Amino acid sequence: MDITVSGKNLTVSNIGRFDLGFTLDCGQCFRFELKNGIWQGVVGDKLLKVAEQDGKLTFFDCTQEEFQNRWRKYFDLDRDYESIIRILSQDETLKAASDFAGGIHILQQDIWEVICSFIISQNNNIPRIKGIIERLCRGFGNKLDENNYTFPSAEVMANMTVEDFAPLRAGFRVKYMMDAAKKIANGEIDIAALCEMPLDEARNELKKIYGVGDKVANCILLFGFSRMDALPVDVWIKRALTEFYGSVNLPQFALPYAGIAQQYIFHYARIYRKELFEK
DNA sequence: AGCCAGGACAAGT
DNA sequence: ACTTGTCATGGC
Repeated sequence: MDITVSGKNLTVSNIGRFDLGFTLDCGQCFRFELKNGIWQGVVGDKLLKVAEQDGKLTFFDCTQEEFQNRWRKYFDLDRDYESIIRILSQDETLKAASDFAGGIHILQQDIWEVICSFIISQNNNIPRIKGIIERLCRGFGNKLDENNYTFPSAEVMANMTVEDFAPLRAGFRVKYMMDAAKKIANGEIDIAALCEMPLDEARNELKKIYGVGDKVANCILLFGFSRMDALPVDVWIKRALTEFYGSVNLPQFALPYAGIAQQYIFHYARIYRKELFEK
């Protein structure tokens, strides 16, 4: 990884297999948008502006220190995806999927934001998920500038009333968010402790939140806790796996990286096997 | 104009 | 253990 600073911007090259657009637009995060070739979104308490060109990443308005402390981790740039792809490419399906979507990295997002976002995601579509999250942040997050607000903390959300939630238009998910905020804020579910638990145990803890089932729990584990062996199974993946493997199971060799394999297959199938998703 | 969305839950077999 | 209706709301 090579880093060069020019003016207020910072450029990173030699980062191995990485695709910024795929990574930010693959359904694992909901707060980025592409404007004039620049991806822009709030991460933590910062507005991030980043672009990719010729295999290099340019971070706008970014110091060396900020890149090292935040974005290097956020984009998971220190994980050896080449090796993972090598392991996954042991069969035809996963090789094709990896060839196409192997540039996707699993972001290291804020865990509370992931919990709340994937609760909102259930039985919902991406544009509306983004709208609800946008209204949540604008209404209850901290203002960075006219158009950008932080994601409200679990503590803040634990003090919100049903009337506070009403303008978000989140429907039946409100009671789920309220329970999640309460259990995280009061420590009933201890995020630090979950990091140390075996996968099944951590999943069962997360499912104590009203409205969190297997699929959402696995999304939280994969996208929030960087548990690459967590496998979120939705209707699309179910169809794709059944088509490719005859059942809703990945081959043995892929299990340690089931979550990554799932992301690759999802995007591969969505583009190249569209007929699987048409009824 | 409906249909259905990267689900979860509860109540029925 | 599987199947089904229900839940709010609004993109498309």
